[in-house]
Amino acid sequence: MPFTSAGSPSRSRSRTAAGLPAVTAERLTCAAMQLTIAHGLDNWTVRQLAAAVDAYPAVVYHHVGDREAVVKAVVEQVVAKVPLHDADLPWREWFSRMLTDMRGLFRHYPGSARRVQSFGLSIESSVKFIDRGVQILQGAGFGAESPLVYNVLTSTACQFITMEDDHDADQNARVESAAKFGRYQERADLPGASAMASEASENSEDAEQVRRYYGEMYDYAVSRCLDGLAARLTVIKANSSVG
Amino acid sequence: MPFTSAGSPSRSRSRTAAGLPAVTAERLTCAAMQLTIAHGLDNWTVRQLAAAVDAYPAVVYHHVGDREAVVKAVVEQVVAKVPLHDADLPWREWFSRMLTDMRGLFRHYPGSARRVQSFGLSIESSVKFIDRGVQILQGAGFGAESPLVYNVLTSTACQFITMEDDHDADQNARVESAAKFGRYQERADLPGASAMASEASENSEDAEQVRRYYGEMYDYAVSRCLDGLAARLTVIKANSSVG
DNA sequence: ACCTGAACACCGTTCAAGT
DNA sequence: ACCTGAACACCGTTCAAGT
Repeated sequence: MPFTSAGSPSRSRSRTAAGLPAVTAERLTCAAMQLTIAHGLDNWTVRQLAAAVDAYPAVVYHHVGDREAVVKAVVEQVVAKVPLHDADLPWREWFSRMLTDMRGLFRHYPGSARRVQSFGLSIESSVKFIDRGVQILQGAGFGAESPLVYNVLTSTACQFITMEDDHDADQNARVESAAKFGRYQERADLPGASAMASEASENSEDAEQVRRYYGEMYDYAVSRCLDGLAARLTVIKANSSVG
Repeated sequence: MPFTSAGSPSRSRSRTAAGLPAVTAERLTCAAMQLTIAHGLDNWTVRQLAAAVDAYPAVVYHHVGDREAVVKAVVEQVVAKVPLHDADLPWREWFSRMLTDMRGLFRHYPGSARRVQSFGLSIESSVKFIDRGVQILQGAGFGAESPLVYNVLTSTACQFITMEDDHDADQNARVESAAKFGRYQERADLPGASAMASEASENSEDAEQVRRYYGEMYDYAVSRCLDGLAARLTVIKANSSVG
């Protein structure tokens, strides 16, 4: 039962009588975003969300819909926070900036990167990014491959962000796993596994180190993806000048 | 209560008296793999698994452990099925083959790609791939970057497979989403979004088309990643010959 | 229209008791 | 050691009833 946390322990059955603000979709979405920052998009319950606005679970369904609808509303708001950069930046620079911004934001709302990827086109706030991004790629010479290139870039980014989210979701499992794999460091008969184990153990010493390693990995992956696309672009241009 | 599906509706309290084979960890893991093929790793319950071997839920805990332990056992088996290619293949060819094999296999056990990525080093069956893969990258000249390169390649592959898994998890949502976004096709004021919408609508006509599109996207993403790494390799080699 | 309060049909997990 | 049968503490969701 709600209303117990308030200073005046009202026993009234109505919110207004208890001096509580009316529940709205906006207030619920906002509370859901706070819960997401604290626990991640997959780790709060409808009951927690209701309690956060001093209401019963059923009011969530009345104002927003089922859990999935709330999640979608949160993702919509998170994507809307990403800055839209200048259309006349070079394609590489434009995407490099967007993907860096995405990491900063999505990491603040754990689980959102995964949803952005799986909801895909149905997120209204992402239309402006799709539109400008695809236009920039077309302008750069990617032609008919532009939508595909856009998808590959954003998907790659979202995956590595999701990896980080998953990481700190069960940190206990990680520590144990790193310790277990750590024994491969001394296996001279498995030099490849040994090299991997050393890298893993070096980069799991403390939380700060782990964070830095994931950041490096993100930048490396995004850079290689951009390099590969740049190489592809020269092939496309060579073909079109021939044909 | 189990034992009701058998031909002889035994009311005995013991499995042996009912003529049922003893429950073992192997039988449970095997049943879990079948359930995973049918419903995906996240869409079966411990109770379903128990029922599949005509047992009570508690016996799962007795023989394997909690749900997560069963999932880990399944992933271990799935990874073990991936063929390990020849160590003297060129690095690009070796990874290209492995990642193609991974897609074929992991897609057959929906949800496994996501776990492979998040379990990371703690999967014993993947040690042999890590060892050989890292050695091949070292041999190719990637030096100290080899473990990172291995991670970037396998992570990229697992992500795109996870994307496909997520896709057919809620196909209804996809069809609706594609239809909704389809309206952007006629938006001449948003040429980039329009191009993306056309691509999406073309490739969501039927299940076969969708499957093919995801396959193309996978190959494209993996190829660009490999291209980007090849470009990086020439930079590393140039630096080392200078230093 | 908005909220209450309880219920429904699940879940993963635990545990004393049986054999 | 292995299995039974029931229970515990949750979940998301629904719904008649109140105001």
